[in-house]
Amino acid sequence: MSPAAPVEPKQSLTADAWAEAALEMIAQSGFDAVAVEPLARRLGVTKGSFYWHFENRDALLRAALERWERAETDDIVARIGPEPDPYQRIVKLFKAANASYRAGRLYLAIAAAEDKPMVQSFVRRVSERRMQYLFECYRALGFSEASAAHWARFAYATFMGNLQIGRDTPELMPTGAEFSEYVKLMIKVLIPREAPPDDDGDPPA
Amino acid sequence: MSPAAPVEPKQSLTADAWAEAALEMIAQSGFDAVAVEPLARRLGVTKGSFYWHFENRDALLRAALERWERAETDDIVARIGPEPDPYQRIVKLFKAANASYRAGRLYLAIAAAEDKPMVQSFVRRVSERRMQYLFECYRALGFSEASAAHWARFAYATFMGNLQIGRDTPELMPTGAEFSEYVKLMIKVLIPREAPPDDDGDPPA
DNA sequence: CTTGCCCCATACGCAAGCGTATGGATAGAC
DNA sequence: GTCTATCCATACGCTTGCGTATGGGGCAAG
Repeated sequence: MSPAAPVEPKQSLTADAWAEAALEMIAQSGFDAVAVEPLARRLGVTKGSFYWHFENRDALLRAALERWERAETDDIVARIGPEPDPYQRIVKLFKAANASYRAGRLYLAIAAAEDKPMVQSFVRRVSERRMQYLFECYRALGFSEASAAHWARFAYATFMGNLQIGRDTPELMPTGAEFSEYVKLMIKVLIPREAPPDDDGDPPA
Repeated sequence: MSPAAPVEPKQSLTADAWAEAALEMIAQSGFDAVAVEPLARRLGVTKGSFYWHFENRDALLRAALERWERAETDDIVARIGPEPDPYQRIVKLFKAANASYRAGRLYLAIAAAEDKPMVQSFVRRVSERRMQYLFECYRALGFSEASAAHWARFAYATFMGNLQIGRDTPELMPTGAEFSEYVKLMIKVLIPREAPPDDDGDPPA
């Protein structure tokens, strides 16, 4: 009931500040929790401010989703862009995935609202882009197209599942050294350096 | 806007019918979409009926979650209960996980509402139970405690991630023979029959 | 100092949903 | 046939949030 600490309204608000606040709300309380008046209270202003910056609630959600997509796209290159070795690219991607807790919550919360048509396209683009990146990594490792697609999907599913576990049952996700072991195991299994013997993943070299 | 086809109100409604309708709504439109009056319209009755069967909206959600937990618990034993081979237990679990589309949507939708304190405990129990089951499977395969915990988490994460992918980007999830190949790959990788060489998963025998 | 623009507060009408109060209908008990 | 319990409809007040209308304060230009 107590509306936390309303931030200082110091300067004039920007549309980006509203979008960022919307993303924060999504990460905390889910997509449907994004409401104009509660957000205004959080920002220390009233609706009057909001409806000057935005046409309506949908416009805010669109802006927030665009901001999110941009941030996600920037991250995927900024964090592991200048890495030539495809193996290390996957490793870095894996560690980055478990690094930002907020980013994970954001994805899960936004993806959970995929029934809204507007959300769907954003989630699709972000997911496809990430899996495409993984696909190219496996291709660079020498995997065939079909095999790389399977392994990319596999690895991405594991990313997503770890996010889910970390959110829903954090006590089942280890910390410290044990977590490092866990990550090492997944990396070792999900990035086969030697050729699988027969029917599956193609021999890289 | 058109409220679909209101079902025939034929007989008297039961509390279970309301709970089931709530679960259906959760699977379709998310946890927050469970509202008394829309549900009543769907069932071809009015609020008067609801508030005879339930104290309030929270009671309905609680009943729905209990029904869900019970169904999930029944499934995990009913589908793969009488299977002696732990390897085949994991295989069956894997295939069952990708079998029921609705069950997957339900889990994701409920888990996405983990900010509500009531939901959290249900999701935790269901998740812990499933991972515990996997843990015991890996133990039965000869894995050490630490190793089985890692592999169980790994496998469960992959389950969850595949659910997520199937919901968010279904076009990236193959069908038919290619899907079978994909499942076969994951099973092969996630259930190592031979001992990993050195530092990780313990030799089963 | 006045003018204009940017940013926001206030006040209003409207819709949806929760919970309550109360009455009606139906069916079995007797 | 009356009575009672079960199940539901109707009507009401209340709250929350959306969107609009309108005005006001601050600030720079002139």
